[in-house]
Amino acid sequence: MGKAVARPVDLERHAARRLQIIDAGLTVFSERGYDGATTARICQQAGIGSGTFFHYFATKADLLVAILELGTDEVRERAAGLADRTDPVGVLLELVGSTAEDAADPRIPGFVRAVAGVMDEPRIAEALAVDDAAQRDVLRQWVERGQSAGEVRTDVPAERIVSWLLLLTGGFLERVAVDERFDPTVENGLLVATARNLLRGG
Amino acid sequence: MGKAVARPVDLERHAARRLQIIDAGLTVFSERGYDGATTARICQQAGIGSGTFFHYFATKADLLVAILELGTDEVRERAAGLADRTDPVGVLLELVGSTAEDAADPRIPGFVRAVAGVMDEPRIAEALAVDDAAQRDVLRQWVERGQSAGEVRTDVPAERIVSWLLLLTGGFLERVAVDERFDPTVENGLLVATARNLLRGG
DNA sequence: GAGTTCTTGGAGCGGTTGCTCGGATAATGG
DNA sequence: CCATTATCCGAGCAACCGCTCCAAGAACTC
Repeated sequence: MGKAVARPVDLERHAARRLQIIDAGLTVFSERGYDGATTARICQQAGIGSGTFFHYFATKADLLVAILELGTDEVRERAAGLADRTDPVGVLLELVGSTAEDAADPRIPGFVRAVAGVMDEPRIAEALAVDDAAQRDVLRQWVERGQSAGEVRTDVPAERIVSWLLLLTGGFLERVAVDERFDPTVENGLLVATARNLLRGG
Repeated sequence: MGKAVARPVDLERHAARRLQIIDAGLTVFSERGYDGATTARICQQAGIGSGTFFHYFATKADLLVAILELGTDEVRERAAGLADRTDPVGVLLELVGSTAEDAADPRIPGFVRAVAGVMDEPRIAEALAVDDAAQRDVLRQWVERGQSAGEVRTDVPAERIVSWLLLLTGGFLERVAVDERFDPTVENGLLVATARNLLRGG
């Protein structure tokens, strides 16, 4: 039945090439937008031929989905690392502040801006929705703990507070992408302060 | 020299058709994104042939620029209507609040999201920059007056406060576009309250 | 009505793009 | 060393899209 496998798949090699292409995709998407990022240019950036590209990703949309999923994984890992903390507000401010750190890599804000307007594939919309849900899950958990501990306002339901935290981080990333003089490392302080005011209320 | 004009241009008719196409463009751009909005579909939405489209706009990019310029005009008109007010903070909060009202038309947040990632034409980038500058001009003027009157914090320069007001409105529009449960009319209050906290400082 | 210009539609062209395909090469097992 | 399969490339294909072009009709002046 099973034929002899003359050359098995080297999983490490495979994953490395994948990451190489993902990195190139992140770069080109962020500076040209989704449609502006032609597969030819992505291949050029990655230093590969188009045949190789489609050997690793069946579709250009698949590459984008893979990038988004990588980001979602990162969110979950970050959440796991904070699991045993006992200061809800501190955790929330740390999570919010980490957005500002992400924005230090200029590709990140550019990428989210470029990807925001992609409506082509429903699979992309779903990946975006999953990422949003992952962030919401993490934040809601800590907001609710904060409310139980009396550290976070209770006149606004947790879900809405979560939306507002995402509003702040989303607006922050947009500003970094659009306005060159908006320095994320400088504005980090105001971001955390605004979030603290939001959580406290009044 | 001048030949007899057998049929003069009906400016009213021309402007009306223009607006009709602009309206269709706004709709299709907002639901499909810039590249996803094919000229064929815009024509279909407007109920015209492609020949007619390019009779009014030399280029698809020109249509987008026209829409953006219309928005910029609106910003300036709104600013002119508030010129003789004497309460800077009240004016600023009203300007911020008007964003929430704009978001009531679901095409507006969809449009800004769709257009955010367009890097093709430098003319589009310029139109976006002009719009941003127009908003900044209006806001900065009132922020500075508020600072002089002691109603607005002075520990952060006016330019940065303006950036943060735009961060709030930008994030607000993004949330409306992304999250169906984020109701702009409900969240209007928190938007104004957050802006007030930001202006007051502490 | 004649003459002229404005207006409109849609077939189709040129260029671009995502993706396919077949062959060449490299790597591994026997 | 041979067989086999993964890996890689890039020429080229099919589809699509922005835009052109031209002909037909409408609207206006004289």
